[in-house]
Formats: sequence, structure tokens, C-alpha cells
Amino acid sequence: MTEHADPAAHADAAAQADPAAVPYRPRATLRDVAAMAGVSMKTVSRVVNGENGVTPQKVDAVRLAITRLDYRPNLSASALRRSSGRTAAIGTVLEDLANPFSSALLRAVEDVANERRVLILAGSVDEDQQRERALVRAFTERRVDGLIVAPVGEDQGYLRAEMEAGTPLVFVDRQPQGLLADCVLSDNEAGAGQAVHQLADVGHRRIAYLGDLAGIPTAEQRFAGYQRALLERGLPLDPALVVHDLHTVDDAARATTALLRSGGGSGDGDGPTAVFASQNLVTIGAITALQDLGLETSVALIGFDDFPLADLLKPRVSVIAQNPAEMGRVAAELLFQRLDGDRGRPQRILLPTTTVLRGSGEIPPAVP
Amino acid sequence: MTEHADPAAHADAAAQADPAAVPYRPRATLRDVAAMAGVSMKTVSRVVNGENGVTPQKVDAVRLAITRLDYRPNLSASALRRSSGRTAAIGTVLEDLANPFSSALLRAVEDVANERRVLILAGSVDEDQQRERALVRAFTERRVDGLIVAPVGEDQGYLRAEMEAGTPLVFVDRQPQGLLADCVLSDNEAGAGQAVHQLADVGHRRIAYLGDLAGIPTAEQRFAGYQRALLERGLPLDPALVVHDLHTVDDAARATTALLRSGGGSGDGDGPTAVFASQNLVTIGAITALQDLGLETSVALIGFDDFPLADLLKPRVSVIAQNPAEMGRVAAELLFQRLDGDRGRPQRILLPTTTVLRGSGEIPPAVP
DNA sequence: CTGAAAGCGCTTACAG
DNA sequence: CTGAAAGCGCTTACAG
Repeated sequence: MTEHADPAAHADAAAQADPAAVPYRPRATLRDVAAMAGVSMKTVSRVVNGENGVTPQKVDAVRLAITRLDYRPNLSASALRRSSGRTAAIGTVLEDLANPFSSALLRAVEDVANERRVLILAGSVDEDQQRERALVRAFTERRVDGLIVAPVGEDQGYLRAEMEAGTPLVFVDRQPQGLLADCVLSDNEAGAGQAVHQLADVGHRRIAYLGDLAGIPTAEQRFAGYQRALLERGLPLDPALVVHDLHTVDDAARATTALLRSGGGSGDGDGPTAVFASQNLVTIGAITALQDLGLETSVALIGFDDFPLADLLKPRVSVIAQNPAEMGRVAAELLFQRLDGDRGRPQRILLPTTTVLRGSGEIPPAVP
Repeated sequence: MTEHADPAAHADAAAQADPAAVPYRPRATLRDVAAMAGVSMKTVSRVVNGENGVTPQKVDAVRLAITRLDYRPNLSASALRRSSGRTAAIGTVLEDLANPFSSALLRAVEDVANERRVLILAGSVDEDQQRERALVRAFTERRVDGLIVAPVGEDQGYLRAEMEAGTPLVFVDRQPQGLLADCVLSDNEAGAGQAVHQLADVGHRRIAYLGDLAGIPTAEQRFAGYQRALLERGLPLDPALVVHDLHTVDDAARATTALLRSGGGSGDGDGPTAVFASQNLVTIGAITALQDLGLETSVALIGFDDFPLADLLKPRVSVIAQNPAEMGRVAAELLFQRLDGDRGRPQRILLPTTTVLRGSGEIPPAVP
């Protein structure tokens, strides 16, 4: 207010208050603490690291100096010199930190790491091999203690050098290619099979498959499960009911609409009477299309992967649920087991999926 | 297989293949590269950092050695010695990495940071002040270049030392207390006002407020907006229509049920004819309750904060949408602006909310 | 254009 | 119980 009344005074005040003129206060170092406490750096180091064999008086003097100087140890410097070299940080490379699957997984990793006071570096790859490699490199250049990776590239052989250097590595969601390493996966094939069996149990014989990009290993496994279950049920595999390469909600909605228009969902044409959507976004696209066509209560639907609010929709959406949090937890525990020295052969852990019947997967085919 | 036939052979094979017997290959250092290339460490350093003034022959020799040794520079060591001290990593302290708001925000921060080849350390506080401080401390001990914090504690004064040491700090979602610093917030009060005005426009006079823990600043601001809008509309503030301290879906569902049973949602009692749910989980709880009571098409509802699938529910759910991605982007850009030397006075950026009318917010009160 | 010496902040490996 | 010297992997500040 005063400043506006008197520009000159304002300028002066600003110059004086100009934060750029105030140099940053340098951080106190171990040496500063030692000087203030009147002891050697080694003694301060002992106190900071909780080693014993320091007289109480010196401990107090050091503690006081630490408080007064607001000393924060530099963990990078400490890790550099330490024989273990541990940085107490791990890197997590995921598909997209914003999607529910990745973020639930990340959160579970965090919870396990947190118990050990280990921090998380995280990044998204967006289905881009270059990003995967760039992130891994960036993490290793910072000497993370371990890596959890949801691989997207076609070859993870480039990680061999890291493994040989002793950096534990656990893959999640998708199996690594060209490298033998720990991994934690959903049992995609069995899960897809469960969906088909459920739909067949209700009486469906024309079950559509809506799948993600055919090159993705998880998509392939789910399609394999679909095929195998049809076989087990003695149902024909009708190519007209199979659509691959759907990667967005819109893709899936369009494909669903086309499929149902071709035969009607009433069972009286050659269209499907039930739909298995092999992935989250595809499921949502299918729901959108079913709603638009007014067929949501007459065509059965089971989606792979659960999603929030699935039980608030009408009908409630039945799903084959994965457990990303469990995947993250198991992966992190395996990683720390390796960090603790376990050098047994690489493990491949398959996590079971859960069939969650809420309504849409129980709709029977219309009786002609 | 053979191993099972001959346990001794197996043991032998295991001993020979025992990975614990294989020592990890130590990582190559600058010194190793220099030795192999026949140059000094300084020359290697120049090549690694892309400085010029090195003869092409030496550059080639160094590059060759780097490739052959699979050399990865140690960025921690480099940062320790560098005058800037930059670690090319920032810390992000959020409410819960698994919730959609936090994860969308984090992802946006990542995208901005990624352009500058800066990495993200991230952690969840779960509404716990201790965790907030512990995470901040852990991040600063690793000398992150900057901090983005969604504060939960009642006082952020403890961060003053960090700011004075030159670590830029940007708060998101909630305003810091006891510290003047940059922050990026949703305009909660105006957003809540928009909701009430919309409902009043449709004819509602009895609008319930379902709120989060009363101590949370954002909840307070939303309640303030609710009150102010009622005043502007000349509507009475009926304490019977106000419920605070809802923090879970179940809390909210119970409160909604109680509220509607008390007067019926039909407008003929003294219950509400419309509901303003001030937070995501509360909105979902309210929807659950409305559906259970069969009132979802007769009681109007507007939720604060958008959520996935809101437009697949019946009726579609109207919301006051925040923009967590924009919040993250703006916060990150502000942070990097500070890192680039901007030492202007702290900014407080208010992000506008958007009213998204999808159906539930347009339901008129029943005519008695 | 190139490199030897010193030092970032800390811990190790000793010696007293 | 305590501390002086050396060194982790790198860059700085020089000197040639």
C-alpha cells in the first residue's frame, strides 16, 4: 500500500527485500558440525549413524551442533563412500503413472519400500521402448539399489549388464524377453479362460473377443485363454467374433457397435450374445456401445481387469479382476529379498485372477 | 531332470552354477575408461559431458572404451562435485499415489520434468503429518533440486530452512501454513458456489452439503463457497442439511441415507431435494445411497471433483471438475522457473474449476 | 588441446 | 574412546 503511494520508497524497499540479493544460506556439512561441536568429523559421523563408543558429553555436543546448524546429512556423498554403495532408492518403470493399474502397483511398492526407508523413483513409458531404456539408464546412473520394470520393449537383453553389476531386477505385468530374471505376472490365460467358461455356463455359444494390440504379450495370453476355453467347451472359434488391436475406448466402442449391428445381440442373427473385453479401456468402450444400442441388459459382458465404479453401473459389470497392488507388493518383496542376498534362480510368479460376478456376466442369451 | 536322478551331480552342478559364487562384476569408472583409452580422466570427463576441445581421435578412443566397458557415469558423484550441485531429480509429496487425483497430478509433473531430463522421487503421505515431514527430509537428504508438496500438516514452517538453502518449493492442492511460498490451488470456494448456483437455477431450495473432515482447508473453502452461494441466492442455511467429517464412501452413504430418510427426497418433507457432495469418495457414497433408495433420478446431485465413468452411470453424474493434470503441470513449470533463477515473490495460482453438467445436476425438485 | 592436483561430503581402515 | 589420513567417482581450477 505504502509502496503504491511512493514509488521511490517502493523501489528501495524492493531492492532491499529483493530475494535475489539475499544469497542462499549454504548447507551445513559434517565439517561444520565437527567444528562447532569441537570434535573430529569421524565423531560426528559416529553420532549421525548411531554407532556407539562415543562419550555422552560428545554425543550431546554433536547433537546440539546438528540442531543449531540444521544439519542434514548428504546421503549421496555417504552412499558414494560407503562400501555397500546403497542409495536406499529403487527405480520403478511403469506403463503410465496416471492409470489405475500402474498407480495401484506403484503404491504397493511404495508401502513395502517404506518399511525399509527406501525411496521410489518412478517413471512412465507409455508403451515406448525408447522411454523404457532411457528411464532405466537414468535410474542406474543414479545408482538405484534395484529396479522394478513393466517391460514394453521386445527385448530386455540390454539389462543384462545391470544384473551382472548386482542390481536386482524384478519385472511386473509382462514377462521380459531375452533375459532370465524374476517376474510377477497375472495368470492372463487362465483368467481369460474363466471369463469364457462363465459365459458358456450361462448358455452362451457365440462369445465375442475384443482384444488389445496383438503384439502385446498379455493380450496374446488372454487370447490364448479365450481360444483354449472355447475348445474345452466344444465351441467353434468364429473369426467374425474376434477383433484385435483395440487400444482406446473409441476403438472398442466402434468395434462393439459393428459386431452387434452385424447380427443383433438378440441371438437370432450370427452376431455375439456375449462379449469378453480383454482390457480395461476396451471394456469401457464396449459398455458405451452397449448402452448406446440399448443392449446392455441383453448382451452379456465380462471385462478383464476390474475398474472403479464397476458396481455402480447398470447392469453392474462382471470382471476378471487382476490385483495390481498384490503384484506390486510381491515384486517389491522379491526385490528386497534379492537385495538381502538371495541369489537363487530367477522366479516366475503367477498371480491368480478373480472372477467377480456382478450382473453383466450372468445375463443369459435371449431365447429365440 | 538329471538333477533329480543323481542328487550328487545335482549338488555339484548347483555349486558350480551357484550365482552366489559368481562375484558381481564391478562397474567401470571414469578411471577405468581413461586407462583403456590411454587418456586422462579429465579428457574422458570432457567427452562424457560433451565439452569440445578434444581431438576426434581421442573422442573415438574414449567412446570405444565406454562402449567396451559399458561405462555408466555416476550422477551422484558428479552432482557432489559439480558447482551447481544439481541432482536432476525432484521430490513429489502427494496424498496417495494410488488415487486418481494424485496420480494425474504426478503424471503431469513427470511430463514437465521429463522435458528437462529430470527424474521424480514420489511418496504418499496418507493425511499423516509425520509422513509429510519424513518424506521431505528423505528427499532433501538426497539433495533433490526441488520439491512439490501437497501439504497435510498444520504447519509447513519446518520447510523454511530448505527454502533458505535454495531448494525451490511449490505447494499444490492446499495452501501451506506458516510459510510464504508458491502454491497452485483449485478455486474451491468458487467451484462450490457454482454447484449451488446450478442447483438453485433448476429450482432447488433445500440443498444438502456433504463435506469432508472439517479441518481440511479445501473442505473449509468448499463449505464457505456453499454458504456464500446460499446467501447470494437468499436461501437459508439449514444446519440439518449440513454434514461434515465424511471421509469414506461408507460414511457418505450412511449420511446420505439418514438425510433423505429424515424428509424424503420428494420435496414434500424437510429433507433435501438436492445434494452437493464436496469430494470424490463422498460423491460415490451419495450415489450408492441414492441408488439403494431408488432416488437417483429424483434427487439432484453435483459432486466436487470429476471421476472416471461419471458419464456411464444413470443418471450421468454432474460434477464440478478440478484439473489435477493442469495443477501438476503449472506447479512443475513454476518450480523449474524458480530453478532457472526466478526469485520473484511467491505466487498463489488459483485454477478455475469447470461445471460439467451430465444429468444428475439438472434434475428439478419434485412438484408437490 | 591436455592433464595433474585438489576437493565435493562423507566413510573406511587404521593408529593411538 | 577418538581422530588424521586416504579415498569413493567425479569436476574444478589451473598450468602447460
